[in-house]
Amino acid sequence: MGTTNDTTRAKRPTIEDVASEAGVSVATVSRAMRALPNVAIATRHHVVAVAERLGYSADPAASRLAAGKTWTVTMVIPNLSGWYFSTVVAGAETVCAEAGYDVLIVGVGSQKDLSRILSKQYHLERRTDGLVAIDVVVTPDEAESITQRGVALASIGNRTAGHPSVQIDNELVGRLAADHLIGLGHERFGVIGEQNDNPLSSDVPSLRHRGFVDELASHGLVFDDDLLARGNFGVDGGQEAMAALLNRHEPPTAVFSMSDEMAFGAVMELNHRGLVAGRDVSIIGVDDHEFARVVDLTTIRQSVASHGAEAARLLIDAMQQDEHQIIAFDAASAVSADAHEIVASVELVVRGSTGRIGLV
Amino acid sequence: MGTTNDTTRAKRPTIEDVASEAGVSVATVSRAMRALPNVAIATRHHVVAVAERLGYSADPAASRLAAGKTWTVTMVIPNLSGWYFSTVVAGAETVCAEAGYDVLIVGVGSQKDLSRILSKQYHLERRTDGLVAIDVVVTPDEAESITQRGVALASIGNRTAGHPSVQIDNELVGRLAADHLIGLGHERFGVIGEQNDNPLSSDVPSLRHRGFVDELASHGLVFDDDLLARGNFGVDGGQEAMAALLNRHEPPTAVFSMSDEMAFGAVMELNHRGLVAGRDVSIIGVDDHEFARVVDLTTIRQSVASHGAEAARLLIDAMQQDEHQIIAFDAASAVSADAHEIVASVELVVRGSTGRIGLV
DNA sequence: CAGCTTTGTGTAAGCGCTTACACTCGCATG
DNA sequence: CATGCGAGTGTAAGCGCTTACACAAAGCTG
Repeated sequence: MGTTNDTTRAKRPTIEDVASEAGVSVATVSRAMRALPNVAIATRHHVVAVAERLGYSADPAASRLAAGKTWTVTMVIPNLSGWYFSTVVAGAETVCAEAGYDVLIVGVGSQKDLSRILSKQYHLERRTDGLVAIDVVVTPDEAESITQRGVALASIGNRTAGHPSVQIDNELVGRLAADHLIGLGHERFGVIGEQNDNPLSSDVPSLRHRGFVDELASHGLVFDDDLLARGNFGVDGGQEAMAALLNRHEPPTAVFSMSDEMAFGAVMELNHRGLVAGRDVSIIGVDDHEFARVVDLTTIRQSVASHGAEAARLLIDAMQQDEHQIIAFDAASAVSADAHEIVASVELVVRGSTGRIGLV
Repeated sequence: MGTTNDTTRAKRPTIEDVASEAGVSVATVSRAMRALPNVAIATRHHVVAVAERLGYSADPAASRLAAGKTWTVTMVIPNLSGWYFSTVVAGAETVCAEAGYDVLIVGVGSQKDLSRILSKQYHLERRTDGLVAIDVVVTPDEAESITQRGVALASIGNRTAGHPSVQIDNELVGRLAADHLIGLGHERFGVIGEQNDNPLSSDVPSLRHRGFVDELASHGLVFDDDLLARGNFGVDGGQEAMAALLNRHEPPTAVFSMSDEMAFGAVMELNHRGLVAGRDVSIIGVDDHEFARVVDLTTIRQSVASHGAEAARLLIDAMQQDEHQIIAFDAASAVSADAHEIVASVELVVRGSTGRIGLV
């Protein structure tokens, strides 16, 4: 029995409620709510007003099913708790939310995770309209499969051919670092880089390294390969790498750390040994991490949050273009060819962790 | 007029394809795929095998519409780029993903954002099965509205009456800090706390403060209210607050900073003035932030990532209970009364930023 | 062995939207 | 003034699932 049930969940108004209340058909409501053309302005105003009064808005699940568009963007993230990633995501989330997209996050700890996400089983195209891949390598095959399924893609930190991306000039980063240290009179350099055993990682480390070495070369200096130390990304890795460098016969007087986080570890190691960064050994990082100031770390700044925001913007543009494309059948011009690839600027920030050699 | 269109997106198999291929009805496929009872084991195996072969899985939009369950968890976050928040989210995301839930994030910079999310217009209940509120105050009214709409809620860092939550004993935090500093012989204390102008923020700061003061009192010591300095959360705020404290007639010899991030700023300020933390002034923070080690900061540790994971777990349990509840109509016992409220442990981590008074 | 459960399966009615197509005007066209 | 056309609206067929209900077959009961 129980025709009357107190604990019944409040019934939300449906499009039909609005239609009958407004005295129009559901089709008109649907059109009016989305501001489609071919609805008289007066009608639209009226429908919207009624909808507002009733507290109506379209059920996302229903419109997704009917229209195929999910109004969702998915961020693919190797390590959400890292400063870099969370900052990027924060930047992107704001833009997406403003544009009316929900933001889904999915952590990919390994290549396996990534392929699971991209697999057909996951129904990617039914879940999301676009993907933001943050510091993840998407193979051409994967990219092709993504496109094929009608999902847009934008990358941050890596480029994916034919898709929009935001990245920095990593060779330039290396060159800037080298230049700064050379200018301070250093001649014996160490490099702290990320271990290459991360299958998700790209060639960013090698690009930075190359830029660094090239710049040395152009100043007639040689990089001693023995002074390349690798560690896991993060403070620990940096610390260990620095320890390794300091244990060499002839330790470097200046060290280029490929990330601020690793540089922090390097500075720690210095301190543990009673050495002072900027006096005994110069250290330069990359990122301008939120805490670089705290540690007084010289670094190459990139504005991570805006990378996220820009990538989101590019992605949203791409998704809108996809929609138009369906209509504009004559837009034969290679659409993906004009994929925007933004190379964001970087900037040297000099602080106390680098200093002129022989200051002591 | 192409009957054959090469660029047609690959057609995904539907439940009907699987049904006919497997020689059963769609209902059976639906049941088999979800491992519902009342399906012969042999049938289930067969259907699953066929589905796998065809690369089929249920379209999320369609099942959401039909079943009402979204398999989505939404994380409500004031500031995603902060270490605390991103760490919590990372912990929760893992658990949610394992349980088969998509994770949506929504940033709430203000109370207004929050109410927009919770408003009926947003169709919360059609978007998500559960909410994880991270360091956000959810009013009883809001909580009621959430429940009413069939959405589960779990809080982190604050409790919401009648809903599961994970938090720490903030008074205990204050007492531990006081205890440690008292043990080192200090008698003149400063406190660095968060500004109270954040409408989203809770009474966490005042609890920590109270615990601190109480502990002093129980040792016969009085807290001088003049030595409470507030700043915005973060490094800057901590730095400014520390500056304010040091500019007093009689600066404190020991400072309790309510977060590590603020403590970092405090340490910076000390360094700028040529002072050394742990020698000239002792500083203790809260969190055991990833970089507390780098700065050699004494702190009260909380394991933030596991807070996220536990909250996710509680939320998922609650959501499953909700489902059963629909069936078990006789489960009249107050369900929300047994809402788990986890009080997670904290732990003093002694490092170099605190030291015995008069060491100099 | 009639009668009643159980167990396993199928049929079909939604879920709440979007959109192709049909239709009705009012108005410019020849 | 017949004709055509575009603007505005309505009708109804899906979108791809879930699930109430019906039903057949098989296993119990006394």
